[in-house]
Amino acid sequence: MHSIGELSRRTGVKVPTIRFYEDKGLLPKPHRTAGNQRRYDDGALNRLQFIRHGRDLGLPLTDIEALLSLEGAQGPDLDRAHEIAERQLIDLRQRIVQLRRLEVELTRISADCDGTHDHVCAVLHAFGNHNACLGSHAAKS
Amino acid sequence: MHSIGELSRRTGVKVPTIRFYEDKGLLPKPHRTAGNQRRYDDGALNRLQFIRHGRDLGLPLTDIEALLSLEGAQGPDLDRAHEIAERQLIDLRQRIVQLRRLEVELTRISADCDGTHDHVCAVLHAFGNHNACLGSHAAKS
DNA sequence: TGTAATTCCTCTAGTCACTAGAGGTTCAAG
DNA sequence: CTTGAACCTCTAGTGACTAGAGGAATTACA
Repeated sequence: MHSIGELSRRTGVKVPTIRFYEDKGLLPKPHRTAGNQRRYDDGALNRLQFIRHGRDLGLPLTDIEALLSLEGAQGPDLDRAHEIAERQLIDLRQRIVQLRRLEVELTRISADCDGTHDHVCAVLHAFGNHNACLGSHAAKS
Repeated sequence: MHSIGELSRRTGVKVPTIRFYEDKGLLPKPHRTAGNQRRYDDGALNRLQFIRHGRDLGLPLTDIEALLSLEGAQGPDLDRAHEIAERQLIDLRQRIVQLRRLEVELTRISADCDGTHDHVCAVLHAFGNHNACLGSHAAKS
């Protein structure tokens, strides 16, 4: 049986966050001591590790909840787990592409103004002038 | 003079978001018609474009506000603008590295389970087992 | 000029995933 | 048995919006 602090130390999830997950129903309500403190078994530890891992991978809590509900699932239900993982992967790749475009632009903006300060600063100018973008990010939902 | 809807169409910033920016002090309070509707001049349009651009680049509103306050700045004040751009660039690069690591792992997780469904699904398994991570993301603040 | 559709107004509350703080109780070590 | 760390509940705040209610103004067209 572990205290909430021990769970926190073992998983890297902060104490208030563990309570938050309990509130949200992602973690089952644990046993309590006579003095009303939470005591967790190893099952809870695993479950929390699962949540942590999913969060690290960028999954929203709703997806994690869905995956959690598939524990021990067989056959077609497993497809849902795949679907979540695949969807997440697609998202991730898009985010990377997007960020790399922005990196190019930020680099340009920053470099344009190194050295002399005589002219209007490129940073301020570039931010104001959307047309000057190299990678066009003008059309975004 | 432009209505709020026109501003929205021209910048791609949603109408409620424009009002939100006004509330936050990022956009000055515009003139109003006799019927209390907002009317913007081209200055506001430019300013909103600046904000939009900054947001697209991932800047938080506080940074954008700082940049906005540097409009027309000279000499050393410009360094602050650079500093913001550079800091943002560093952040951005870290995020990209992080995401690429996760991409590797998600790809692995997803691929491990394609085909047969006889075994315990790799997605569920992998999420539960942090130790199996290739790119270690165990230590995160 | 009338009317109908569209756009606009303010306001409150909700989203996501936490985080911070107040004010108080329980536990473990010495 | 005392002290200090860890725990408890609860409320409110964060960032950057988004949604919806309920109503007023504007615009287009007949």
